[in-house]
Amino acid sequence: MSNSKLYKGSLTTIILKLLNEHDKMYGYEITQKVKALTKGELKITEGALYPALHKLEAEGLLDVEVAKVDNRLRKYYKLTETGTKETVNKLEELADYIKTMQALVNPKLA
Amino acid sequence: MSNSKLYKGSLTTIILKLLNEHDKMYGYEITQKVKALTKGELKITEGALYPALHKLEAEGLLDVEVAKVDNRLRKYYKLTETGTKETVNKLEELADYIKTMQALVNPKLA
DNA sequence: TTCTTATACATAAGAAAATTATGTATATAT
DNA sequence: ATATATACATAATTTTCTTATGTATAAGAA
Repeated sequence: MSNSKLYKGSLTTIILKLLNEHDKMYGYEITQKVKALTKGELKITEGALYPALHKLEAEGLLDVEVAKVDNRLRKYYKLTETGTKETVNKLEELADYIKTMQALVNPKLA
Repeated sequence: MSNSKLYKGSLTTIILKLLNEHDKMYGYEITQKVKALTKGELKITEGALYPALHKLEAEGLLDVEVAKVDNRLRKYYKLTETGTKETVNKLEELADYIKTMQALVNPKLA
């Protein structure tokens, strides 16, 4: 996410959520999807994305499946069972964080 | 913020916003205020807070005033003019970020 | 046909911003 | 006396990015 605005710690949540909706995705696809969904506001950099995917895989939250399309490599990632559970947690954490920040930043509405 | 849930990058926004509301505050007071406002959800650690305050001061966003109360030192911080302007920016960024995350995580409502 | 852009992966160096672990010192409550 | 609260601070480490590279294929433009 080169474009500013990305608070550190949210990339993992974004990846998990997208995989929760799309069954399987490959890295480049994720970068394009995020760009499209945020109308270009958020650009995930490869330097952030690929290490994040590898880490999630190492932690057992994602499974990988390699495919060759048009003579080019693709690595499709999908959630494991553990990954699906963790997605729920991460989304709850994000919702809590947003609530908390609103309580701090806009206390009258809290 | 030891308690999880704090997304890196938001501490500065929290500090600026509190100082925008309370005119002047000292470090320990900020930690207690955040704890109270978030009902214990968010705990700002000293190791994060004090360096952040020093940085904001070095950048010219905060002014310091030392006081002695009950024979104990306090450093009161307040926003400079630049700091007040930057507070507006940071709050906008936060609002944008929340919108962006909701577009990603809850695309049907976006 | 050459050059750029898009697709698709990856890693290394460096920066930013925390956490965790200490350290000093005074005041208050048990 | 001892623990907890108040009040500051910094150092070492970790996490998570950005920026800069690197490899390789495909497609489109000049």
